[in-house]
Amino acid sequence: MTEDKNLELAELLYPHIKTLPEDMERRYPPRNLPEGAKVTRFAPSPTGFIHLGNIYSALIDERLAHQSGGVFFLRIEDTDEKRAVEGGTELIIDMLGKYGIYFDEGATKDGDKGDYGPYRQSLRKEIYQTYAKQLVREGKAYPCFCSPEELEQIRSEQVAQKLTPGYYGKWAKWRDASLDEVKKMLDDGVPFVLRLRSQGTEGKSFKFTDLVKGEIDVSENFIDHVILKSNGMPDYHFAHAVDDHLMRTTHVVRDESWLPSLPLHIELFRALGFKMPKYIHTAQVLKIDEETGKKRKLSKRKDPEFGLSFFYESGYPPIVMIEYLMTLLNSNYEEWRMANPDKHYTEFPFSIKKLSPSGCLFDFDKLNDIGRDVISRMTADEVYSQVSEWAKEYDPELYAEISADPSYAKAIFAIGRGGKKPRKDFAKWSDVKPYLSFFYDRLFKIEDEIEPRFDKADIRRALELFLESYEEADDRNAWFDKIKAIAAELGYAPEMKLYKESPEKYKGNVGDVAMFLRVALTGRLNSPDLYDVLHVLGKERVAGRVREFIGSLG
RNA sequence: GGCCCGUUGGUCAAGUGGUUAAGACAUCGCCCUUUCACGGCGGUAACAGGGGUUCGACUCCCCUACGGGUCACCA
Repeated sequence: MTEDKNLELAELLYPHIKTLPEDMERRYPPRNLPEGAKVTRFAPSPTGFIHLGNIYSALIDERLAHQSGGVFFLRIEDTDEKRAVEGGTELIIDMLGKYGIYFDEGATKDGDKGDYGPYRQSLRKEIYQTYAKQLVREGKAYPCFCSPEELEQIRSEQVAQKLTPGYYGKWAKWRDASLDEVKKMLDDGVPFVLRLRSQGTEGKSFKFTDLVKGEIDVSENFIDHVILKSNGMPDYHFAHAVDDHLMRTTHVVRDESWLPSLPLHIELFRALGFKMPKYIHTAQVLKIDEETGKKRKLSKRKDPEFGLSFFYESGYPPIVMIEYLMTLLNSNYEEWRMANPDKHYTEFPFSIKKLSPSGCLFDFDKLNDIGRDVISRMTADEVYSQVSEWAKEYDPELYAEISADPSYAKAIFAIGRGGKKPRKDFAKWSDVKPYLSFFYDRLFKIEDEIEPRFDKADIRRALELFLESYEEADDRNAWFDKIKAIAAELGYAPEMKLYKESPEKYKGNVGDVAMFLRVALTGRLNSPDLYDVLHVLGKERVAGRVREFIGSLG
């Protein structure tokens, strides 16, 4: 009786669906993968925007799949046309590609790749409806014709009565509607959503094991959630169950804000007769909200500065972001990194067990430290090519200067690089310009002043003597001996030791003389090693700047 | 508010019943040094609170507090 009713209802609702679940099972058979291989996915909406939290979980997905010889695919969750952004999918693929995250299958810039597609949910309508129709046949789902106003009405009554809001029990007016009632609405062309006929009980709970949270308490779902929207498209929950089953996902990685809907997902998988994947609900990356002073999860709308593209534009090399995220993901990563400074992060034995169940605050200090460290290990050539790639897009002035004479630029980047204890001047590419601007005449300017306590005549004399004695061929020691000699001639201590013993005997020390020269050449009180600077600048430029500085002394 | 998750120094965090409670970043001091950066050495700094269980709790249980998340035809 009721079975007949359900069969008729299913035909009434989805007459155009001729396929059955078994057709889908045949079309998407279990994957032929070695034991232990994990299948994971990254499943964004095509908004074109990826923030730190997204790549945080994408990295986990990627590592789990590729470390186990499995499959990592990209699925586009575009069931809500309102969220879609023109070219959003391409933007996401490009951005992830910049960070070295690649997919084995899924949506690509020219169509889909792989045997389990389509990988864009908007193209999977028939698949969802096949399962939805089956659920109706089995009496596990039913149409609901309530208008948004009616639902709002129900909701406010529930709130007034301090009841759990939602479509369930006596509030679920279409749950037990007769076939005739449904037919009437259908004939009148009233739009409907499909709802799950929940079997759960409010207040009941059970244990569930999440791979990072461990054993957690889950309340039974008892709400007749929407599974197919009035446009016939599934919502997230239904699509998740159908897609991850058919695409044979073994591990679902998502942030913990999904935990509250886990009960629904569990009921959905049971109703559909699917085996549950393993779940990895990750803690969130948080920030301190400027207004409240409290921690909160990153928000796409409020925190554009945590968008991946923002970090990219700021010049953080993608690998630096990855390195930082790895330290957050697996706490033993830093130790491993110190022991294996030259290995690629993919060689690190990534472990689910090491994922922390608690949220973490994003730390720019730490990011910058990692940035300095990573960049300090690059060769001058690598630095040059990465800086120019970045500057080409985000700092045309810098790009123009360095690309005009690559070997000059590389000589600059070579200063203090390559040894056991390399300089760490840059955490990100936007730090480069302020550091090297003085090497370029167009960017050079006197930024710092020599303290007025020094006699201008001394400064002039020191620089004149330098000009007379400077030989580019001198080695480091010979060069500095000459600076010492100049110091002595002016009545400045030629050795720091002498000066410290009796500062009253001298007008200053050799360091001060070097400082005069430093300001003349770099315009600053601080700079990289002067001998190196001199040689990069070249004799001509050195002489020119020193003369000009002498002139400016008046 | 209901439900769920979390809580070791300023930050990220080791720890899995007996530790002087690691390490990294930040911070402070000293050293190296012609400036800066690097590097070296050292310091300050933590188990949210209260009950149990136990010979013994950071570790196990309960309660409280605090923090976070979530309650859509959005994902």
